Amino acid sequence: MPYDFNNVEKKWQDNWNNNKSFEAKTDNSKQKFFCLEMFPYPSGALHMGHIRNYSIGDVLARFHRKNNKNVIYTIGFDSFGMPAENAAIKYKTKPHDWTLKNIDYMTQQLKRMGYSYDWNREAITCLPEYYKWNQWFFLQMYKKGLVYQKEAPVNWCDTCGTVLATVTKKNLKQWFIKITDYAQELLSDIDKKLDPGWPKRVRIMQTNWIGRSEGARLKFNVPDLNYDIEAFTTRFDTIYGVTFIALAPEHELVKIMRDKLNHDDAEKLNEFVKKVTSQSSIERSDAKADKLGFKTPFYGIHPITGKKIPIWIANYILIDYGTGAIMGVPSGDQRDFDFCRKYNIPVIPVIKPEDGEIFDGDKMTQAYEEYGIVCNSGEFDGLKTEDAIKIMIDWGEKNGYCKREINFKLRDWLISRQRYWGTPIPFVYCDHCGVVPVPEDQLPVRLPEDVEVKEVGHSPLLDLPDWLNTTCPKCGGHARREADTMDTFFCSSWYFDRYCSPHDDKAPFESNDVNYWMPVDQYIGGIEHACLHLIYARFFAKFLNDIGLTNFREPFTNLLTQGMVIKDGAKMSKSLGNTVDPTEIVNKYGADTVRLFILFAAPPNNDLEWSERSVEGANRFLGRVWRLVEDNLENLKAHNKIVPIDEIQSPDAKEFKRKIHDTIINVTRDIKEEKQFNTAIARLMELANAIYSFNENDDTANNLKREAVDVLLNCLSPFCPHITEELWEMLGHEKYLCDENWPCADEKSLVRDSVMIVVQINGKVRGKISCQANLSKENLEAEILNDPDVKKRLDGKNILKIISVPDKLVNIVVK
RNA sequence: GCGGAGGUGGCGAAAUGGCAGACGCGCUAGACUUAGGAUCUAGUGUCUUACGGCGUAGGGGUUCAAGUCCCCUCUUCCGCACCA
Repeated sequence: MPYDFNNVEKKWQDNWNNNKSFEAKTDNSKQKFFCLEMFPYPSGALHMGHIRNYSIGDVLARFHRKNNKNVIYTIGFDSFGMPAENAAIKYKTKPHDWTLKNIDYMTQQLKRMGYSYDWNREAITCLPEYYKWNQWFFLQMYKKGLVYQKEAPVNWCDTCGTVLATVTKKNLKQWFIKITDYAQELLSDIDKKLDPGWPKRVRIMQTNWIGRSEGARLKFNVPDLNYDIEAFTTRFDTIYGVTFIALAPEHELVKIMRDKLNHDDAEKLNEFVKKVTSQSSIERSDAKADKLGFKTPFYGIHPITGKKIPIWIANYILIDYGTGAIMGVPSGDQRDFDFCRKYNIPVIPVIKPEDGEIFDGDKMTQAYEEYGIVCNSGEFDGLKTEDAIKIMIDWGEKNGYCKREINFKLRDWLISRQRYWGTPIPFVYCDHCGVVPVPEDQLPVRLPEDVEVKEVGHSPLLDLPDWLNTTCPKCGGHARREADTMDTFFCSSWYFDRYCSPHDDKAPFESNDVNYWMPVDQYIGGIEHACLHLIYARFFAKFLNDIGLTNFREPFTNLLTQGMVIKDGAKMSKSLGNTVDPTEIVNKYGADTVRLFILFAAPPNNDLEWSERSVEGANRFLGRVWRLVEDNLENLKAHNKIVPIDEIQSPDAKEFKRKIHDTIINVTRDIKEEKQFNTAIARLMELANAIYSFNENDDTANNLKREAVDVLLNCLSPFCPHITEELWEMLGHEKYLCDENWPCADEKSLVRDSVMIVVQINGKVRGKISCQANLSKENLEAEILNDPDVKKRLDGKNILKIISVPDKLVNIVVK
């Protein structure tokens, strides 16, 4: 009978389910393994990227279960977010209904793949049981002083009055979390705790994202305005080279200056600021873009020389880095240099190359940004840059000119979304008391589900007076709910903790459970989350530890970032129209085939080129495995004795036995250490080939074949769990294969008594000679030199040197 | 520009400094077949009739031995990119 994957796969999915094969239970006496995949957004259907991600995870979960680990492995849905609102408009439905329908469908798809999830632990973030705890965490952060409100720009569409990725910017009061309080630890732990469990690439991306730089903060007094401009610099050693001060157009001093100007000048300034701030962030942050400046009539006093330094406003100064103002040193900074040449601002060289002359400020064609020797800087002349930075800041601090400071690129976490489909932020605005947190016993602040999302306009929450109007928890007077909802990264920052105690209704989770299961032993997902999600989740872990809920500060010990699924040279995506629907392929070939293909075609880190031809190849292999058992079933069933290696006479049979155990070693290493599933599968194909071509037929041989088939099925089962269970059962095993221990290699069977020695002459392969194994170097050399072929080749030549690697190779150097 | 990862047959890919191309796809030939897009067998880097030579982006180096280590160049992909 050919392999009927439809019935077989369904049968085993039911069996596992009825048997509760994959249920995880907290048990402190067992070693745990937390296998986690980035949970999907319920966009409608699974795509191949999901299939790849989850097939990798399932192999690891099943493998570790077989190796006596207490495995927790489950899934959920990251189910808040904008697409649900867009879909609600498009399909005239409600985000809630659309989302739950998609979750239903995708759940069916996941089950059809045979992933060994503990479905009891599923977490769905858009349900109040889950998002209640988002609100609770937010309040805990508020209590710790980590939550604040601040005006911040959003992209505002004037015509439709909604937040969109176009048109103008508008300032709104928004909620932030002070993730920057954790910047240093987030950075330090990258080296301390994530190396080597995380890919170097991700560690570097996070390091850059956090962007630490050391320097000093200094002040320029502006006498006319009675104001101190603060600036941050990493090159305090170039302080004598300052020829201008530049402010970001958004700097608060700009408004102060404008108010001091006459009408015409104020207009000009306004015009400039308007022009520059209306540039898109892409335009403004392009290093090649034109630098635009506006010279104000004001000046600041150089803290050391006392000189008057003109103040400019410039588009290349960013308000949200450092202080939003810089000391301009054109001789040492290319950006400042470009700016000065454009606006004829003088250039004073303050660093010269170690073996060069002092530059001529008027003739320099570019800034000198390298380290060198300090010049034109009074008493500091002659210092090397590396020393000067330290010495000059020390001196500056002592004399009150500057203060050491460390700056990060990492920004605080903007939580507010002017959107409906998200976790309501648990605050109210009271007419008397101001901004008031919702008391914890009143959580969750429920998101109304029965709402219509309209194409134009603001969040539908603003149209629900019953929801919006409430009473102040403090004074009982009238209050209005915060209508902003939370960034969905909030949901995804702790869902894995929830997996550990999914049904807790008294707390987000039980510390006992979380402390047992966490941290995650293996996290698997796409590289696109390298910075945001993975940094937010790390921050959350540190915060939860700070408030005493957990005993760990990093959530993910090991991270695997799988490559994209490619078709026709481009990432599979709806917009490119090059997607392949997993359901179609599963219907055609079965889940085991799809899993096998996707794991075999490339190592997990590489991009994977979709090829239906190769899918057929995977399917063909499973057919071979099926027939291997079915065509020999009676014979295999009748021979289930393990024959020890020393009872085997025939060399071929010995070699076959060795192959079986060699396979166990290699497959185990490939899965466990290398996570190279493609090579693990290749080994299993080799074993299958070896079984087919082993054509001895006595009792020993038949017992060996049975041993080989058992190993093959067991080792293949994490990849292709259904077909292997079925064949396992056909062979008469009573226990489910998923509960069976991973096979253990027999050391004695691995030993060879003869080995092929590669013979090289002057480094070129000139032959292979079979020798007894474990010969000493001397004996090996003697053996090889005695070989007639070798003798012939060496005839008349002078042997200069012999290199021998026991059991492997002999290289004879001759002249 | 800075940083990172790559470049191996027709293709996806293998190779603790020790036989380059395991395994698979494709292709060629054959077998079995009414049939073959099933299955099985054999072959498949390249030049050469052969012996053998040449081959891991290119060039140099270290070594008895280099895809692997070192230096330079080219190239592809990814991340960051006015971060003071």
